[in-house]
Amino acid sequence: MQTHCPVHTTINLIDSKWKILILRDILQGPQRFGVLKRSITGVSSKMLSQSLREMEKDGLINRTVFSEMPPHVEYSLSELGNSMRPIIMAMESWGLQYLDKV
Amino acid sequence: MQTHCPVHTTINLIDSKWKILILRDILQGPQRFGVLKRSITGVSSKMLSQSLREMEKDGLINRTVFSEMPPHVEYSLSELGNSMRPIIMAMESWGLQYLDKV
DNA sequence: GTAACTAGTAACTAAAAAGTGCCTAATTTT
DNA sequence: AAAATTAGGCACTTTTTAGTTACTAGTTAC
Repeated sequence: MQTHCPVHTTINLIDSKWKILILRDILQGPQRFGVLKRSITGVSSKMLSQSLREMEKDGLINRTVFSEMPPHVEYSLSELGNSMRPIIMAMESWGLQYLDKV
Repeated sequence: MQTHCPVHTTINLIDSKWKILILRDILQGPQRFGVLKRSITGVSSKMLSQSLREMEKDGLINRTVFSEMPPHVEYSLSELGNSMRPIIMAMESWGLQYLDKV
């Protein structure tokens, strides 16, 4: 493996369980913080916001704030994030087959 | 997300950087411990053997011992492990495109 | 006679990741 | 007037993960 290994490059951006699950959810369309939190079993506010911030920094997602009270924030996929769709789909179809066998 | 989410199922089996890099290497053919260690920059013996043992337990790889001195052990993909090829390939091609842009 | 080779293991320590509880803001609902 | 609502931030503690060093075995090469 070298610094330029493409597989390594990819997993550096989605190296946590949470990020992949976030991606999976936002692939369905823009999602709000609270919705993500309820959807992703076991994630804490802290971990969710930390992951979201990193993914935003990495350019995978966009964060849109609606200046209202109570706050309203939406997370959507960037073009880059959307280009990861095949990875998540590959995981999904693998998982489906696997669950079928077990 | 539920217990049965296929994406979640999948990442539970390859939830670490090391495992994915191990998979990437063994997809090329059976590999010895020492070869993997030298190929995967930064991995320690401990982490490598730990990851390998887990992947073996999960049925992703096979471990073949040649009773010789010095020891000779080969790790190869099981059918299940091989079926993950599309996931790694998806990561690889994503990474290639990404590296191209950056 | 000792060093090198391979594929690890065990014990201990350090570092990173994650959990917990408490706090905020402006408006609506009870 | 108090409570709920939303999207987190902050400080502190626990848990998990990973690094470090030393050790093993049987044979060959020096």
